[in-house]
Amino acid sequence: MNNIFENISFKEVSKIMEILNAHQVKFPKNKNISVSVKDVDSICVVLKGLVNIIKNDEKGNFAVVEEITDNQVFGSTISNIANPEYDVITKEETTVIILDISKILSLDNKSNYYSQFIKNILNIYQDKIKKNNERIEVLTNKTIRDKLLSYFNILSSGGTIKTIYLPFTYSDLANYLGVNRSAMTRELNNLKDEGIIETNGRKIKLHYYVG
Amino acid sequence: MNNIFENISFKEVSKIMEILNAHQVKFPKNKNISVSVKDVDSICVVLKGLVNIIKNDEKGNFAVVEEITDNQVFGSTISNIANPEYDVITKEETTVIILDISKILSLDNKSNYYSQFIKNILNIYQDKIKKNNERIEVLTNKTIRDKLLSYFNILSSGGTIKTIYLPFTYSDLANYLGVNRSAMTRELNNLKDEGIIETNGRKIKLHYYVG
DNA sequence: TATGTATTGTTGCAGTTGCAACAATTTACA
DNA sequence: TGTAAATTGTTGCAACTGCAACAATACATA
Repeated sequence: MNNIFENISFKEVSKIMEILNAHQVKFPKNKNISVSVKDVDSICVVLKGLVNIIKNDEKGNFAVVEEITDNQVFGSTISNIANPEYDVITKEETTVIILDISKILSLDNKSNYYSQFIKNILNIYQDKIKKNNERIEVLTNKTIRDKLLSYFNILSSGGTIKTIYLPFTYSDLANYLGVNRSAMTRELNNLKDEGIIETNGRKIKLHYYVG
Repeated sequence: MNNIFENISFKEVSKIMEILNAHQVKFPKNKNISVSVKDVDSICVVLKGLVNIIKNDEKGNFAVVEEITDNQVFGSTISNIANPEYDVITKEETTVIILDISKILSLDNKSNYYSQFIKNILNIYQDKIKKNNERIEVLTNKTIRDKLLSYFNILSSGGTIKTIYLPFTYSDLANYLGVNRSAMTRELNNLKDEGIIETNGRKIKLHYYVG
């Protein structure tokens, strides 16, 4: 769902691509694609794959600021990636569409595909805003414990589901939460010892009532 | 800038309002407007004023998850506000436009105003994404000191400007950073003692080179 | 399947932070 | 203008967390 070309015919896709000065590029895994995507007016939509936006500091540490996967969006228009301390790295083989969103007014608004394309873009943007809001909510918690539980709540979509599956590694989870990995492991162990959760690899059972 | 009706005539605005089932409402200060804005498909654009989205927990604590001001957007489509543990509170007298974004496909895409309206909505969304990304970047820092410096960097828009003005109170800053207020004050004092910053009310001089 | 690579587990310690409680100051508005 | 409310300042203490360092597994791929 929320594919950028959802319900648009192949022929119309070509037309849109041309007008928005768009190109589709496939990058290999673990490639720094910063230079390819930092055009001022462009946005990039990941068709398939996984991209991380990394911020490096002067001490050599780094933080994963964004993780972008299928049908999600990134780009200079909405991120800081034009700044040299940021890197954009593929974590899998990744296909990206790069397009000049400022040209959207050049599309023929009398055509049939136009409304649908707009709708698709709006959906992608809304999805991005929602995911960002979720992450902000998680990050706003003051302790690692509360960050974890808040994140688990969101994963269990609010209350009924009692078993969740982490969508990424525990290392990545620590990055997502903005905490030290080993401190997070320690806190997960506390939660287990207190019988609040039960883990089996990336499967986590929640033994508490949420919401 | 980025006004939702930028470059659209009064007459056309009326038409858009009608088709998107939109209404403009003015709320007084400090009013809980949750019930007015939690319609499933609606988005709300703040024309003028200030709205906070608050998350309450079972212990009676709360966190400011979002702050929405002029020409910014919120709503069930992109936030968690339909959930009962959230409150939407005006912090000033606030005028909001509530519209059903899912009806956007019903607009006459052959009209003149259509492209412009789309452009305006996209700009508002992009701005929201950008601001969210900035906050996430700040929140990802592990220490209060790094959160503060990261935030100051963003406020100084990257390096040349050396004096910044906080756009809100220090209490609100602590909320924005997701840290304890008195711990933040302590860290600000450390930064002052070390000559890294100098403060005068909400005016802050940065005595270090950024970027 | 073997082997290098990535992830996870664990721990001590020092430094950081949340919390509570209260005083001082500023701001809002009746 | 006077008074209540909000914001800011300050501190001790307990708890939490980052960090470093290393061991143990799990995973990927030649």
